[in-house]
Amino acid sequence: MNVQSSLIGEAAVASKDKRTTIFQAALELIAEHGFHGAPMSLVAQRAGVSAGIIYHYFASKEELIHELYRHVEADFSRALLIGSPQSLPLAKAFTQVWLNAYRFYRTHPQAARFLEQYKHSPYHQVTALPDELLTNGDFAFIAQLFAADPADRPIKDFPFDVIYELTLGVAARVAYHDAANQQALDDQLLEQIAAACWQAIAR
Amino acid sequence: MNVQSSLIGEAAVASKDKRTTIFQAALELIAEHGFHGAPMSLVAQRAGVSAGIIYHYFASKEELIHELYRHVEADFSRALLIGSPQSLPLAKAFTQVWLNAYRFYRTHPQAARFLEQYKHSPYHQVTALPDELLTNGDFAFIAQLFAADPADRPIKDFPFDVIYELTLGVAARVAYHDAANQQALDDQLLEQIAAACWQAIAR
Amino acid sequence: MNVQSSLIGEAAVASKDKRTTIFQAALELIAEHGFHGAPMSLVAQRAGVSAGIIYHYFASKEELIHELYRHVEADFSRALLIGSPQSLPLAKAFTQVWLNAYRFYRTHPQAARFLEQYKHSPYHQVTALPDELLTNGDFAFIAQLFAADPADRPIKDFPFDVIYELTLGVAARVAYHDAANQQALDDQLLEQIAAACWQAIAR
Amino acid sequence: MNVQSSLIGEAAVASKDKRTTIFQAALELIAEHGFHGAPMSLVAQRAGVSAGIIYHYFASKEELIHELYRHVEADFSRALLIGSPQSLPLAKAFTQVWLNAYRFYRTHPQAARFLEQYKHSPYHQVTALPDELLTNGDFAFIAQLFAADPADRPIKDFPFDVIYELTLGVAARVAYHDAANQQALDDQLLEQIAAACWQAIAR
DNA sequence: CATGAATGAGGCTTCATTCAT
DNA sequence: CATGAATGAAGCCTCATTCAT
Repeated sequence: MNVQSSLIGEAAVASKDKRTTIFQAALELIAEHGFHGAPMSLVAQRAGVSAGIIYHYFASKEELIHELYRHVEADFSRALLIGSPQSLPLAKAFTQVWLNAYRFYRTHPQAARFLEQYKHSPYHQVTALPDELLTNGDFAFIAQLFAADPADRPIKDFPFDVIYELTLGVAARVAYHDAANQQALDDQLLEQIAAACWQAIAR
Repeated sequence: MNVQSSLIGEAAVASKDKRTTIFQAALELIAEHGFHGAPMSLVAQRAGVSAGIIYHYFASKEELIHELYRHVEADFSRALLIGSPQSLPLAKAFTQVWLNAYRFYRTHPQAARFLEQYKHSPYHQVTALPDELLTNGDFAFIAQLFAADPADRPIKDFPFDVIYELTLGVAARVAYHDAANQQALDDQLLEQIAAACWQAIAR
Repeated sequence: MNVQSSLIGEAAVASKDKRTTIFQAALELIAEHGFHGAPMSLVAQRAGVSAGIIYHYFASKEELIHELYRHVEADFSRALLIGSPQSLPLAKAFTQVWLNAYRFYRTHPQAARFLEQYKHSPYHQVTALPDELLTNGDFAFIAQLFAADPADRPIKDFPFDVIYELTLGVAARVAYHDAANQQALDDQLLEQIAAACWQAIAR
Repeated sequence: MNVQSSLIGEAAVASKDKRTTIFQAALELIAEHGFHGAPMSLVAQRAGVSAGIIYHYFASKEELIHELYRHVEADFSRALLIGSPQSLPLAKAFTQVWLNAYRFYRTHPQAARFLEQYKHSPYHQVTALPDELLTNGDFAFIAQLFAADPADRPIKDFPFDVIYELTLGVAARVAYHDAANQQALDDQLLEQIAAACWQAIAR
């Protein structure tokens, strides 16, 4: 799995793709000061480019934000696959993915803040992206949980949203709080929480 | 329990407290269009007052938003006590509170959208209010769950944040999605989800 | 000479004339923060009255300022007559009036600041009051200096404005600076400066 | 001596530095209508620029005013050196500088009104610039008057402020009045007044 | 591709003044 | 006389976006 192209957690290098540099600057500013506190001029300044050039890469501020969201979401999705859960037995795969989710949010607090901010803002209404976890081929091992006849699933017959909130949603939110409070839970506790989530959805 | 004084879900009556009218207008606009899409002039217009008078009641837009948050949070806290869970056995109390949380978010989508937006915005960093559930006397029946020696608790020894996200957090988020998708889960399913949450935290 | 009605240098007493209380509040605020920094609401607050009542006494803020000017100017004029210079020989009278001017400005810095601010502001253009020193009967001893045939005057044949600036103007301005710098010149030096002014205009 | 770069008294030329154009517009409006009567929108309009661009050159209205003051003060200082008083004998130099001061104020009434308005406003308190006449190298011929042992000075041992008010202060104020009254004193009278000032300070 | 000065609509806030109580 | 809530025009400033260079 390739994470080279990810902007997150890597210092913005001048020689790098200018789009990426702009993404990074926008991410930082929005995460820290909100959409309102991230004027295009500041984004440009922090990215080390002129204000005008941003409009060469993005049609508008709104577009920049939407694309940044897709970019960060893709990073997140990719991070979920760390450790190749596709090839693990179900229970282990679950724990692996859950920990991946937690760790991504915990070690990328700016991405986490941005994602949550975006999802709860009016920006989100507009686009309504299809759910990555159910459409991306890499997540077939997850999608098939829901494809089977409800009676045969290893998990409860809850709507997808509910399953999500009981599992990765919890991982993300706990990590979000931990990042905000600058604390980190130890691995043992994390695995216990992951197990609790599994208990919640396991049939 | 008296919820008469709550602004949420009640039509703004002209004769009512002007502060409340302004709160209502701000809530609607922010829920629907975000902080940025709720200029003070529009808030005033929708509240049926002049722009200037808002500053008689609130020092600034920021202050208005902070106070609105406290106001809505108080509504939420009050709603959690519907059905007097304080006087129920633990398991029943849990379900009652969980359903209260779900229903508040589900039937007050504007409050829900506002709360989530606020909590994930830079506004939230500033104030860091003490947690209502652990400080308000009405919630003593919850707080005592955490006061006991971890080994004696009926719930797992997880940090408060984790317990919260596994329970009321899930209720709120599921309701949030349901409201967004204009769908409602039936009571039987809701109780199953509440039970799943209880499974997750029960020792 | 009666200085009882002067607002300057006396604490604003509640029982006193409300007009005077308002004058005092306006004087303080304008002296310290300028016209722009003295909103009517603040004037009212400092005077301990309601904002509305000011309009019972003054038609507008502009009117209040103009009347305050006349009020303070009258105080200044009255102060010039301390020590009854009318009944002194010319040279002594000159020194006395000069010192009176200096002392008024030096001991009433708020009045001084207000007067200078007013005189150099656009407010001043509007009214163009007749010069107190040439029309008020008490200053006949000064006016007659200019009434005589130029050749017979004890002072040079300069326009009134020039004479004023060479004498009381200097006193006022030096006092203004001294007040700003929180310094005071000793009496001996003051008399030397007064003498220098006299030298400048004496024939 | 070069006064080409001075903005005062020259028509604002479109091609000129935009800062200068803005200065000119602000000077006119403030001189005529006061700080309060010179809204940024009007300044922009008169300067023929958009309102926003002013903030590209000046951080705020306050900053614009402070910088305008420094600008006009510099013009004034430069004007004092017309006729190279540095190279004249003391008495002649005095008259020359005195006349320069008078003429600057008399022929630049807007600059004069602005300077006096600024000096007597709360704006002035903030900055307290060092005195140009004592620090600028071009005025060494003046500064040295005060450097010598008081007993050896050709002028009386008065504080600098006092000397200033007895001389250039008088020139400025007389010119200020003359401009307001739209009158001009003839050269002979001006020299007599300058001489009177010299008499006042000469030992 | 790149710059950054320039635009101008629009946002937040203030404040002189009015008026119902 | 007195209050102070209410109005709304107007002021300062920001910022997404454009465009000449």
